[in-house]
Amino acid sequence: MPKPKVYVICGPTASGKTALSIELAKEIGGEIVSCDSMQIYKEMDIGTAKPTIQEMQGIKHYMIDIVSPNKRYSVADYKKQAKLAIREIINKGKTPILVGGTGLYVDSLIYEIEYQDIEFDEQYRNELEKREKVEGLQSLYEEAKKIDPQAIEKNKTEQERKSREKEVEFDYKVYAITWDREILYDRINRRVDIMIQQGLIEEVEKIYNKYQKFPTAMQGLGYKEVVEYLENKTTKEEMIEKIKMETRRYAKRQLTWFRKNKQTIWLDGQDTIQNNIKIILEG
RNA sequence: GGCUUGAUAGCUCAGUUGGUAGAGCAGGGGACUGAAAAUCCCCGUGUCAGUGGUUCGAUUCCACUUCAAGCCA
Repeated sequence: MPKPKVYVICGPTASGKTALSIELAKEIGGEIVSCDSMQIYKEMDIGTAKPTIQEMQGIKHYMIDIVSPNKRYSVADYKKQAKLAIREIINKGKTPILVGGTGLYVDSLIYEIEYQDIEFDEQYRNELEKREKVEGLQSLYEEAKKIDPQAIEKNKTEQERKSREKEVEFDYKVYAITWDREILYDRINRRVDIMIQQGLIEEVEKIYNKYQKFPTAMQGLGYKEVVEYLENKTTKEEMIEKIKMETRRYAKRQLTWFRKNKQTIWLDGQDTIQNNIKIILEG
């Protein structure tokens, strides 16, 4: 029996993934699984460019608004949960469309990377980090060796090889959207201006006042910069320029990531959505 | 109109006692396995404003021109 097909649409921020994926979903009767480390968070809507209800046009989206901004969330959590979503869609007889710009999250699925089922112990981790500063890494290494000599002998390469041993469950068809760099950067700049108009500052202010801790959420582009502004560390103009610049750099890093994946088929963002859908369905 | 100072990388500026130049930022490339929108690594040739002059050799010295900033009329 052939493996169920899963379409993957990735690409840098502001490349038009949302619009393309929703049109594709409408065309083939698909449902969307988000692959974005920040859209995971509730209440972070404007800054993450989360699709609105209207934009979704009735297409069901998974892996959006999963946890509160004060919660910790990782690739391992993502992979586990996203996979359940994909299976659910297939069981309904629909086609899953994986959409997003977080390369690490995409890879966790398309390479079927296995993460061991372990609990995150924040206290223990903090304690070890403190000891590392005082005693140095070598001392901790020696101690780990005593606790489990076999585990410590396994090197990283071997662990990574082992984590990829499992057969990939689905037939992933990977597409990535790209643009002329200049046009992409222009789209990013304009989108940041729109986010500010839509109330990004107010959004961040609200979250900032509501929670005390942000293990990962406040790493989000736009969020940490607005926090600096709210703490009077920069002017509004400086903050906006910084968000634009950091977002451009992020887009560059995303392109680097997607380029190394040999199975990726590139789509031209300047082409029409209909044309790109045609390319996807013919491929 | 006169005087002064400046004109060097996309931007801000160093510098060359005369042998064609280098920092920061921007930008580019890469890495990435439990915080990933994070984190980390690598990459600097440009009519040294233009035209002449002096010189073996000028981006550097001199003259003029253009432009900019400031001051005096």
